Amino acid sequence: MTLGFGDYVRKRREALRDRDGSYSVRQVAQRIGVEPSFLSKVERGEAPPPSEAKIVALAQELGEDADVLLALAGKVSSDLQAAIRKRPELFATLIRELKDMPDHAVLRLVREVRDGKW
Amino acid sequence: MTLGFGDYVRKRREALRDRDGSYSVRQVAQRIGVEPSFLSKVERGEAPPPSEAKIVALAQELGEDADVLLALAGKVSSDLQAAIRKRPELFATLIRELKDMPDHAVLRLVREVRDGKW
DNA sequence: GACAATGTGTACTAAGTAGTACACACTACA
DNA sequence: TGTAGTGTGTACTACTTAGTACACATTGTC
Repeated sequence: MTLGFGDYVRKRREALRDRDGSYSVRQVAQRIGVEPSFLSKVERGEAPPPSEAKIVALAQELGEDADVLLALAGKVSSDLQAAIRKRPELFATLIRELKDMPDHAVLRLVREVRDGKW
Repeated sequence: MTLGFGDYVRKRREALRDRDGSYSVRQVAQRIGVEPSFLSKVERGEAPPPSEAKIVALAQELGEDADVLLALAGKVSSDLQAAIRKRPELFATLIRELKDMPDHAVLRLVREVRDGKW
């Protein structure tokens, strides 16, 4: 099974700390704006993942993709949600259509949209 | 400005009630599984919109699109969120790419995906 | 051996979510 | 004129979210 949010963060933070002592629980906590004890609990799964804003700051801090970290926390970025809410029928249909398709198919679509060749 | 969730529901329910007396606050509330006073407050914006499950039931009851009603309530269906969380990078990229494109462009894409001609 | 920094345990809290329970006043109608 | 149904006001509650504040024992270092 895949790592939970806490395990993932801890692993990543410890890897960085091995090269750079400033990645202690305390210092990272301070940089993202929470109490050290709270970050500690989050990493050990004793507290649920923090708010979206803190997760985004944490992703930045750890050099990770914010959407991936949010996903591990069971969340979806609020800007994506806002985009869906603006055109619910369109996006709901599209996402349900794509959700069972293989990665490569979705990826090809993303690229085609980006290259504007459709 | 657009109608809020409550106003929208009230308008729709009252339109139905004009043809069919069984669309009273009390009876609709009972069918979707909440107290009448709660539905009344929701319709008047005195209480925040109910949970996703109740909104879906309400959409069914009113013959409305559940995703649209959820959007008016500031929510996104949990099955869509789950699909995004499974492949966060892919879907985040796609949605951000599409969010500023005109409806007709997104619609064409939806149709192309459905028709499998890509 | 003092001092700093580390990770963690305990206790607490303010705000939001998602409602229930019941009483009240009004209208329709038989 | 009673009684059935309507919408709404008031009071309350259990659960979750998103943390803070502070004390504690351990480890490193000068």
